[in-house]
Amino acid sequence: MESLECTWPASWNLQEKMKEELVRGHELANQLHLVVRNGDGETAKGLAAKIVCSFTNSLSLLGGNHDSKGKHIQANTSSNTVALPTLVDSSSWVALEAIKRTEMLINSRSSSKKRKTSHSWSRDAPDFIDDGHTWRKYGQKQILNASHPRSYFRCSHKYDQGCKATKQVQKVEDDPSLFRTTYFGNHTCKHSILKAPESILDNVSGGSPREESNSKFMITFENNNNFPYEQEHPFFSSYSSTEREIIKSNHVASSRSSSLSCDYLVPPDQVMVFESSEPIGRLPTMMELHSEDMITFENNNNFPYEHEHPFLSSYS
DNA sequence: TCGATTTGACCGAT
DNA sequence: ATCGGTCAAATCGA
Repeated sequence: MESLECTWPASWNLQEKMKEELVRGHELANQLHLVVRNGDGETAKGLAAKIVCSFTNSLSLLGGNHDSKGKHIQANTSSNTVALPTLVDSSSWVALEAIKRTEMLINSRSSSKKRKTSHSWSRDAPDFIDDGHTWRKYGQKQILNASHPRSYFRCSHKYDQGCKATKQVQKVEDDPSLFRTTYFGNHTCKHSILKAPESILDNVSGGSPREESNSKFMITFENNNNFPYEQEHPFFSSYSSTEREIIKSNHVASSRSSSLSCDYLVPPDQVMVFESSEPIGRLPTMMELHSEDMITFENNNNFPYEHEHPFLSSYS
């Protein structure tokens, strides 16, 4: 059993530690991407463990569970599996999900029962956020073994601009107070890319208690993989006008970076998981989330991303 | 009147 | 054959 340790200099503050962790995770994810493409499963597993460690540490820092003296969280590896980090807290299940999905990535050539073929990402949230795009609901279905129906949305600019972004929203089985939004595809519609969600302005001008007490910091992921990214991330998709009416100003999301870098505006108390087999340049350009939100980015060549979100008129 | 939502039908993937 | 995703007609509401 190999033990991976992630440590920071004792003099580092929270921001520095988190930035280091996220940058390291970015680097490792890029390495993993290349390794997986070359079919080196064992190396990929080791990298996956390090990535999990890095992101788990980040989550710990975000969740305020970090050790202020710069202690570490361990991630263990075994010969055949990517072991769980030893961190046991509210975000540990997030790490679990990360591991499962990383393993899916490693075994990406194994059969996937799911039909979804495009990359996706998901998010759980207790209420709605304005992601800067407009959506049109086009269907709702009762899903087998699910207590709550799933709603289907497409970008409002599907026909006028050929935007293929879609999302699905469903109440979380274990916690019906949460909505899981899964985004599929990237937005190619033009105006929505630069559209600043109203809630940003609300938040900036209003100054919620959260923001007053916690200074935000930004992390920039430069794309160093020479992959061109022509499309924005699906995170910045928006709700329909109907949805906007119930959007709470607790959430902020906006986009402002170039196509080759991503900026993240991250309040210290939020919980996020980033997973991607592709370069981090595909991640959302900048975002700020509610502390109860969880975002999971999954890319995949053959498996889905899920993402969660709130709002269905039928759920109100 | 027109755009958005609802909902049953249809169709493709598994 | 079943399930999940999309279509499209009917309906709603501003």
